[in-house]
Amino acid sequence: MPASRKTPKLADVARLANVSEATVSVVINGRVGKHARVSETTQEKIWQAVRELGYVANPAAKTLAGGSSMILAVFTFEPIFPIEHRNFYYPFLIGIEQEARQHGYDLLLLTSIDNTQDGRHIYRNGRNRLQLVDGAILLGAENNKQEVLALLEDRYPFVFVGRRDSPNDNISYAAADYAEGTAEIVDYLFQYQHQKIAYITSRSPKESSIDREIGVRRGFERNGRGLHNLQFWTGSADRLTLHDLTLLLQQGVTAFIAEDDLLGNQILRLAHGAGWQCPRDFSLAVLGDPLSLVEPVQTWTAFRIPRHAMGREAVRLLVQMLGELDPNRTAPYRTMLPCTFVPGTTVAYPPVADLKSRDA
Amino acid sequence: MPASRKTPKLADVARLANVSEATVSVVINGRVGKHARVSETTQEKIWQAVRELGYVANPAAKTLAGGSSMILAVFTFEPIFPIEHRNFYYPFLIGIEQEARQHGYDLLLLTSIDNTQDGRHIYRNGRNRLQLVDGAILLGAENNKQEVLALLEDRYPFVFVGRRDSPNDNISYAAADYAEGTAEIVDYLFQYQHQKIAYITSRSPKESSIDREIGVRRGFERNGRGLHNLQFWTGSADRLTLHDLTLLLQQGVTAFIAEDDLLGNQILRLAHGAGWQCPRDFSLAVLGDPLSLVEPVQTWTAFRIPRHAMGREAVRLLVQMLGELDPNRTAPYRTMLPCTFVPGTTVAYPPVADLKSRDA
DNA sequence: TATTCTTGATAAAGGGCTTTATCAAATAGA
DNA sequence: TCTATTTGATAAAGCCCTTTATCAAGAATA
Repeated sequence: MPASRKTPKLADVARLANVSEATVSVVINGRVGKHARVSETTQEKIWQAVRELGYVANPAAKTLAGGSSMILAVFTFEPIFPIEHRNFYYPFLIGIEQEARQHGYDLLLLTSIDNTQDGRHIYRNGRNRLQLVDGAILLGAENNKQEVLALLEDRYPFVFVGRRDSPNDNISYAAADYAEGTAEIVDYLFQYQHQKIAYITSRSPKESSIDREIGVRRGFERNGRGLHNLQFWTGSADRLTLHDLTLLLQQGVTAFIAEDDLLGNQILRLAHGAGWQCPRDFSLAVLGDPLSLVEPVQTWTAFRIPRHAMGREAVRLLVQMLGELDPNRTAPYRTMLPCTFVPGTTVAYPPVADLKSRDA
Repeated sequence: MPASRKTPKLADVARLANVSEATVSVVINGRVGKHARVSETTQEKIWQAVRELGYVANPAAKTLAGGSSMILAVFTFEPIFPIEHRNFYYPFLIGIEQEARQHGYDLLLLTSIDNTQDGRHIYRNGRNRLQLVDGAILLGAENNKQEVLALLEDRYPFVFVGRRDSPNDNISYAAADYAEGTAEIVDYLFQYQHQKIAYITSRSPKESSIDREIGVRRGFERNGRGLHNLQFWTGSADRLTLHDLTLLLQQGVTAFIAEDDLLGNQILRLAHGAGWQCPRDFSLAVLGDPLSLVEPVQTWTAFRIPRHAMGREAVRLLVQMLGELDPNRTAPYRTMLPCTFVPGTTVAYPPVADLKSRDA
């Protein structure tokens, strides 16, 4: 920052106030009584000088010297940074931004896009992009386990948005309770007299997928239904065929649970092609908010992911972590937020034929 | 960043490669031949060491020592940071983000929200938030002239999104040509046989408002119409009454040009209350994209602001500025982007009665 | 062979801040 | 009155990197 009239520095304040730089630093950072003792009089003199010069600390220097930069990084492993309408990750960001601002933090947006060949993400162009900030919020599904573990080992302060497993189970996160949200969907289907249910899932190794499957099973268990009433179909949306659906229906399935809206939409599309209507001919529930940008035709019976709250909570946890006195604490910071059930219009009682056949 | 295995630093690389820190710095930053000469052999040795240690430069130190941080700040004077659906400023951000990433820059989001009482914005909590970054993109209408001038004087590199006046006319910007966009709207209204037109404007001192008025006048001039055919109504949307509109219509006005959609919507609301229909009873055009979050009932006859392109262009200009060799250049960096005319559905030929009265 | 360029590399001086260890003076305790 | 403690403040080292000025050695020129 080339300046005509040079920006005042700590030394200038010290000179004007007739004290040492150390004292100024202590006072300005509210470390009086911790690093050193400073009389009221001196403190007032210093603030006076600060005001007079319009002194502003250089954040780079602060950071370098081990102070805080009052900046949090938001790191997303998604290929496209969610600054995009209707993007699934967008509401998280809003929450993150709001909470960060409330705590006086600015946000450094980092994306994992990387045109170097080394495949590292957090590190880019030979520069650790996190060294500049006080801590990081990690967001997105495609996480690079290796890098995250490296951060953990470095005791770098970060919080995930969404549950994340790790060998020592020591990752901090603000997560949504997908399992319970899912179980409630199952409850609902049972209330609507569905007996046989098919779970259409990608069965990816991601935590979000694992939790949903846990929820499905939990739903069956707590309603006292045997797992023989639960059919699985595993694969990605483009692999799902009408034949698959027909087969499931023939086995007595009257309701589908789709892991996400991509699968849900595919079910709907196939069914529509065959002249079936939802929820007249079959019921359908979706586990969570839409990932796709397609405006849904019907309102899914689904649960809402508290994305906004998750973003806020993640920042809250991070700030708490940064303010924590004990540098030896190993316990992760965590919050589990509930999902909200949405009745929607895609679930109804099974077709009479099915009810009859059940009674028979 | 407390680390178990300390992050390697420049000195470590130097030691491993058996050269001085200075040499490493020169090589890593591609300053060979500029600051010093280094043989191919040595360079290779250094890169080897860098790879082996996984060295990553500390951005804070780089910044402090006068290097570049590869971070751009996005500063908005708006009270709410545009991370929000359907926000007027949102598309700008998308463009900014895309272009920044293309150039390898990360983004620091700064907002003008300020809970200290001193009323300063770029400076907050006794910390100049811009000292950390290489340059800044300024966005938003409520700019603080004083601060911007201070930046200019400091020769701090920044680019505005949108045209900005300054005493020496030396502010860099990527702007949209509102004047021409507006003039085209006027052309269009004349094509539709409107004779008397009312311009409903806030007449704020903002550049965007000034340019639109210039455009209105230009439209009249280049169509050879006298300004006595141009009526003005000045004020904010909540001050506009049905009486005002009636008066204008009585004076022979058949088309309104609203400076923004807030005014446009108010016109529509009032008219609707009186049983008038648009464009049957009167025509209406709006100068630019909607500021409000209200979904419009009709598609305005309007022009589109190339918000996305403006964002990108602003970053392009900033990057260019940063790469500029000549530190003494005083000429601002500027681009003027065209707006796109949108026919919409709110303009038609004037009511027959009016055409007749004109002929009479 | 003596002199001038080049080439290749370095020492050292910052850049602006934080923090630890240290100290003098003032106060309290005996 | 003399020592022990508390109070108020500082010197100096360090954070990690960039850049300028300087230099030794080898190559080219005379």
